Amino acid sequence: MLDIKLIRDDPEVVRQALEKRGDSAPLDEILRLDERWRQLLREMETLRAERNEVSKRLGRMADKPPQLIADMRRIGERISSLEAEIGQLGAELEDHLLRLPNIPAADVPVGNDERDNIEVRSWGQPRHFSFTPLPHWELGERLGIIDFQRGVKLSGSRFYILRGLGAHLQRGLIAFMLDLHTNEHGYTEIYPPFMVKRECMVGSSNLPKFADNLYHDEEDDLWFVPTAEVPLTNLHRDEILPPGSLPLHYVAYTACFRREKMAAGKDTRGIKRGHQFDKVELYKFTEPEASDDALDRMVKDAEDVCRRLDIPYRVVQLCTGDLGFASAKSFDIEMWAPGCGEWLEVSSCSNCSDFQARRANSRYRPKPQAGPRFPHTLNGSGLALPRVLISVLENYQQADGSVTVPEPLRPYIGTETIRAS
RNA sequence: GGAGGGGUGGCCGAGUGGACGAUGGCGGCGGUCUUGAAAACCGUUUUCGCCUUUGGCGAACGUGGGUUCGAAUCCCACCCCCUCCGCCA
Repeated sequence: MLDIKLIRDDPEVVRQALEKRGDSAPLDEILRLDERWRQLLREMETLRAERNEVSKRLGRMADKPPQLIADMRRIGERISSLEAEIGQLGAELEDHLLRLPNIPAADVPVGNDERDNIEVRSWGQPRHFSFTPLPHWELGERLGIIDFQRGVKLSGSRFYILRGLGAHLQRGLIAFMLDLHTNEHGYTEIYPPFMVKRECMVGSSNLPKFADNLYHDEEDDLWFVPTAEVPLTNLHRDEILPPGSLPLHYVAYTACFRREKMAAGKDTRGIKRGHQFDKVELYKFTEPEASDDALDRMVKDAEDVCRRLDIPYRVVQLCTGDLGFASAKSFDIEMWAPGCGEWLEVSSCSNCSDFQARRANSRYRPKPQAGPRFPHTLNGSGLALPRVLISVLENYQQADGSVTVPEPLRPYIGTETIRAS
């Protein structure tokens, strides 16, 4: 959420930010609502002050003048009706504010869509194959480790089943990444709920605007997390972190649930885009001044996974038009998948500045006695599982149809080779 | 899910209609004393919003409604925690 004071004082900044994103919002309507809201608030508070003053006097009087009480009753009625109107305006205003995206950082390249993103670096050489590398859906079926048909039988399209060493490989990858980030990169592991309350979704900014991509339990109003970013953003909601708390570095494994109802038929082949997938997520709370460096560090932590697995990748900076709703600045990491011939997005690392912290009302105290401030929050995949699984299978496939297990995963899998069973 | 008890400031804990943003204690911060520290003593210590901003006013005692000139205090609903019972990985 943006600071209403910024919109009041400098609406032009917000207007330009929206334009750079290729987005729009009813800023004039917001300003009008805000003006009216404040006007009524002033009126109501004046009346309340009067009532408080008179009530105090009445309390001290032995004989309470009926005329005064009658006057106060009328003021009370006026206050009630103002309260109702202010509440209504406030709710409208808040709804608008919650639908306003974050302002892109000054150094984000301006552009319309993913075609304007900028590759900032790449690592590794695509492997040369003496045969035609297979896409993972063929590899997976031949090896008996991915079962598409039964996945669909159980849950419908965009669901699959991992079997035997396929399931084991995914589990090993999760453990490998968690160990790497906790032992070597200084993150604290969190195991959060996979279902959260509505206000958590508002805090992370999935609600109110993106409800149609979420699974929702009607009976208890619980929402299935589309990413661990949601519970992690809300870990310190309504808290004021004491001096010296920052930075906080968290890593969490969760399953992720997304409706993906747009683009039915797109990316349906294989396991690239499902309704349920696993992900290891990195998350940071930092002081505002430190968030830029923290983002670079986070991208490197995610890259480290690719390097250790020895899979070629590239890092892409998102242009203003391709930035996520909450993000001020983002980098994607894409792994090369030679079987399907694609760069697969395995991570998206974002600096959300104080956007989510304000929504979740997470604050910190810079020094003892100092007033509270909003920290910056950052999130990034470290990494998203099904796509890393794809890359491992496709990059490590052999001429005989087997797949070699990458060196660092062997302790987790207990075997060097995956063969058809 | 059933029965009973309870939710007050960073923590403990008073307060059952009016001077209570809230006694007291602990913790924190500042000071006096001391070579230094401890003890003792003194002071200070929530957050948000609005405004004509060295200041003024409003709001918040789990949450939301209600009664009242006036609610931490009375009424209603809901949520959460504790104890016992039931169920269960």
